[in-house]
Amino acid sequence: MKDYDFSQIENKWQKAWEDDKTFSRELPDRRGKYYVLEMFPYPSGKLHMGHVRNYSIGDALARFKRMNGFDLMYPMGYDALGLPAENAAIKHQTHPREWTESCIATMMDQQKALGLSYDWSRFLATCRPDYYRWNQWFFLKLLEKGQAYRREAPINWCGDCGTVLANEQVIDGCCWRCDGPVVQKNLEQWFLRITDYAEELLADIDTLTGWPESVKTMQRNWIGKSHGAMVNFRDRDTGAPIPIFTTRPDTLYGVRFMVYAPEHPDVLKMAQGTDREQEVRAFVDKAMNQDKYQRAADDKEKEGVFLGRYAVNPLNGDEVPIYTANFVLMEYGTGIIMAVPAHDQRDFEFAKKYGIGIKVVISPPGEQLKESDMDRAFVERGTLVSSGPFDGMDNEEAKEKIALYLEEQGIGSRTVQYKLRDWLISRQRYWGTIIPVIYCAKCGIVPVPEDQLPVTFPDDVKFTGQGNPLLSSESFVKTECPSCGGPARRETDTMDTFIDSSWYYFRYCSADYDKGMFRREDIDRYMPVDQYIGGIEHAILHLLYSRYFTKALRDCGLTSVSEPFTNLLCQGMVTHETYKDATGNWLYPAEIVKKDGGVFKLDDDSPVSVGRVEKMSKSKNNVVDPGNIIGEYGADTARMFILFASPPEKQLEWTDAGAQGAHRFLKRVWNTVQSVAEKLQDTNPASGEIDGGILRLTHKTVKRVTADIGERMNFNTAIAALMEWLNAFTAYAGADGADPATLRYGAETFLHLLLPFAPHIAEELWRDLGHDDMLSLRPWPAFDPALTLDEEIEIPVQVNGKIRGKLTVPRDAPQDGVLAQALEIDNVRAHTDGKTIIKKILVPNKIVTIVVK
RNA sequence: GCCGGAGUGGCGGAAUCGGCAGACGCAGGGGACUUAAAAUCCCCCGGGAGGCAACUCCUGUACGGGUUCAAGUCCCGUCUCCGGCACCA
Repeated sequence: MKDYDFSQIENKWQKAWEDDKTFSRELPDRRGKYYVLEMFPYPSGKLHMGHVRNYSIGDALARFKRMNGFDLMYPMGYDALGLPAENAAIKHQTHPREWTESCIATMMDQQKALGLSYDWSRFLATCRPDYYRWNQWFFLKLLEKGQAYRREAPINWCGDCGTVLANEQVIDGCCWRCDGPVVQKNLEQWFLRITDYAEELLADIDTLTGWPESVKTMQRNWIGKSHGAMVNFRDRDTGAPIPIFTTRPDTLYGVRFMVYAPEHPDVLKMAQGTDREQEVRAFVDKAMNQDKYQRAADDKEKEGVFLGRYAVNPLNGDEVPIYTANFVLMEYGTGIIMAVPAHDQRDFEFAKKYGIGIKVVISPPGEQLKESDMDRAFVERGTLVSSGPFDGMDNEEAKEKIALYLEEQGIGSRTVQYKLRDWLISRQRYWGTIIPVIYCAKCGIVPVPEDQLPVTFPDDVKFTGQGNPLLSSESFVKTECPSCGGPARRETDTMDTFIDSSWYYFRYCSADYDKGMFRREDIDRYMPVDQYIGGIEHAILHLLYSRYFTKALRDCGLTSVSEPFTNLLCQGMVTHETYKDATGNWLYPAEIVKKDGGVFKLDDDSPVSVGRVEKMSKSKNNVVDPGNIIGEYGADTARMFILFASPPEKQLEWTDAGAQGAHRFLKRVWNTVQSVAEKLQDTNPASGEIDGGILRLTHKTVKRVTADIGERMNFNTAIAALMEWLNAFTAYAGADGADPATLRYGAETFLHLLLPFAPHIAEELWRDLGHDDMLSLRPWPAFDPALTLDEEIEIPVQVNGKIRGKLTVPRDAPQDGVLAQALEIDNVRAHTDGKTIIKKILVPNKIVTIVVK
């Protein structure tokens, strides 16, 4: 018998699929489309286990759908613009393009070594002009529609690097790269008006029935809709309007002070000329220089200063002092709040600290709350007091009533606020899509004419790590105004790379098209994505931006799709035990050995301490390299283990023993099918009736595997079913008198079911059974429901809820007979004799229950 | 604090609609083959009690209650863990 030479087999079939164009061919007789998509990777040059898990899940589903006759879309590409390439350029003095392209090449090789059935003819890389050209084109469309705009906004600025930083790139108020101070700065930046879509993005979450609850909740929280009222307070002395947003109009009679965000442009103006001016200026300066993250820290003490001015409450004429304080955010609402210390914990703390009075306007029903007794704000439901005409009203009702009254009086209006901000897309970086506009002293902001797209990367730039490299290219920056022909300057900001990933799944549908972003008919054919698979870390960013882009594309008349991803699967992390040697150094799994119930270092046998199971990460060295695993066990084993060990959305702990278990299974498959192939050589063609036991087991297995992949995406139970089948079949095949027709039927059906998980070995064994077509393109086996049911059924018999015996009866046997038989069982008798039977229950083909007293 | 998810053998997990808890695999134990080892194959494997034994009984799905002939599954309450958000007025 041949050995299971996985390495030779896997190379052979990967090449065969490529030569045959097995997965990029148009297939006949399809029954509808299915689009499987994995989140495209950033080409770092090295595949990790998280990728392998992602692709193993997607490929198993894709192969299943292909065999089930679907017009399958299953593409792969690269999210190839971004900072790492630029940092590599600075470090190694290479061009980001070279670094990225070489990473793409190695990454693709590693993906091909996994035997994934992508249609590589749809390949895309976002760093290539044929892709980012359409980013630019669409940006201009958005600009035309007012969806893209430029405004001044506060951002994180690192003076040493001369660039903006994302919030997550600011660590303890310092730049993550140069450790220099980061300051808040107002800069002109490009934004996309995603807030225009806040309501639709929120409402449509309800239509995403195929998404995990957790992701939908995170998106809802992020959009952060709240109902409330705008109320117009006034400055007592100048009469200037002081608009505020509140969700608690029911507490309006309890307002004791007002607070402005320190960044609010009116703060300094208001303090001007009062005796507070110096104090206010000092406070604002301090607040402005503080890192936003620090200022919002949990344990941060509330601090503020009185502006020396007063506001008038439009509802009851109360005059209250105006403060500025660190806990009020400029970005939310109007940047000004009304403060009700009796009924808001933050306001309560602030009032206590600065000796401001408290006024109760809501009391628990039937009680009178006293200010002097309060040690915290009262925020529960209650009844209004000291609120003029609204006294005695339930506070929930008063929210609506008071808001209506404000509208009647023209001093406020009911309104809705969102936490969602417009999307800041400007980046002072090189390796991103260049924003296609030109600045002309005479004409202002002028879009680059469509026929001049794409605006490509200039190559005469220096990567110094200081500032935006694009600024160093004079040939790029200096240009002519497309409108008046005069001297002009190109935009040097590039787009956030999340733009690239917000529409790539549309592009796959028309990857070769050069007249537009995509062809309408291709989108109509394949969109939306039926199953999207990726990590939970994109729950907000990528998935929200993509939903926004999809709606924006629709509103530009380019598609009729409203939601991009029908079903979303968020795979769990890949984890591994951690190891430390005696001196506390992290060890790689490859550096240790487990023996005699202990764990030791491979090179010197010194003891190793085993730490927690944690997400695979370079910092703890607990990483297993997919390349090594494929070398040692093969891609089929790696895929098999990953899918078997855990359901896809749960955490997966990589264990070497588990991988060996998966490998053992494949070897058993190999040995069993090879022995069948040998037997069939002598006795072919097989004829005659198929063994009833194997026939029923096989139909049952087809049914289970079909549902486990197609309906539940529980690959682990599908594989368990295959293992059970193999255990039974191996026993049958090894016994005397195994029938050739049964052997052929069983082995051939099984290989179809195995293929989505372990495609190489399945193809090879299919060949060895004497076939010369591609198993990958064969139809999925059907099952006969009648044959998935056993003829005889074992039924447990309970007395008072405890099992006292079992009964083997034909399926659908008459109920009376079954009950009579059940009562005859010795052990059942032992528990019923001398007692009164008060109830007999028979669930057909399931269980018999007798209740006695 | 708020929101979401989860707690089942030594371990990963299964039980899909309220109907035999622990499928399948890993680890462990025993046996076969072998000069020996590896590989492979077979058997056992939640806890406790009784029996020579086939077997029988009790107990068990985080904890406390409840509904039901029957609960891992449904309801009420509690605890723990994981993830997200968090001064959003």
